[in-house]
Amino acid sequence: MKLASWNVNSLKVRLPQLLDWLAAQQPDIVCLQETKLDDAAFPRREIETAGYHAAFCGQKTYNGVALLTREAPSELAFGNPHFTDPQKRLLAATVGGLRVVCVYVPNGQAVGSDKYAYKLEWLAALACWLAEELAANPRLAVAGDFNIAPEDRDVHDPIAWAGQILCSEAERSAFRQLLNLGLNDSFRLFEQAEKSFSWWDYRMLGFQKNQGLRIDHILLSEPLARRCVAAGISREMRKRERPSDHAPVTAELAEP
DNA sequence: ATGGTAGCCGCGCTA
Repeated sequence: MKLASWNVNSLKVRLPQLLDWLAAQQPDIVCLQETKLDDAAFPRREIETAGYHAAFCGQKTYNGVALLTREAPSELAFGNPHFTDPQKRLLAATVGGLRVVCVYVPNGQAVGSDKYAYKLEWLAALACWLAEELAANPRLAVAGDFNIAPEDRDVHDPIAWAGQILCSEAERSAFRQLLNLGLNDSFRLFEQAEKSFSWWDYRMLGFQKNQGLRIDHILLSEPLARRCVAAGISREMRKRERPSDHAPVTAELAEP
């Protein structure tokens, strides 16, 4: 079973690339972030024609998440019951014996800003809810754009980024709190190339210079981590014309 | 050099 997550930065713009990539990679479950579409504008027909069920929770211009699945999803949940949030950032469903949570963690803008405080509150509430989800669903996957580079090795220039947004100690601590619930960073279950990133700024030739961060993650509960046989980043998607600023991340699970 | 680019129904904001 192949799991994937991709911040598409506008599903409208990236739909042709998404369909292309679905056909080539045949993932079973795909979490999307930053769809930037309200639900009425979601390209359901195109996704279904490609062979996927679609669950989505969107808004115009900002945010928006979606879950594409080969099998029909059940027990859909929109948002966090412990955190009232007008921003569409969270979507969960049960599919193929897995509980899958798609997250788009707030960016936080700058350390100390109001948006940063919101990010930390959002993450605390996420941990609270995931603890319950994990207790009810031992086979849990949490995938998405976490907007956190967990360690210095996930940052192209750790000195320049020290203490900055996406890398601050409070954010990293919040990420470790998620791991401490009993979740594993699937990417780190395997030997990986140095300087592996999932996001590169559009500006200043960030991708060409590999000035990136690894902020997109697939977290797996213990029973799923034991089944995980591969994890990676589809860097080639960032080389395309008119790319998202994020590359898709993937994790493959062996059948139980 | 506090810049730069991309996407949004925009007349700045968010990332």
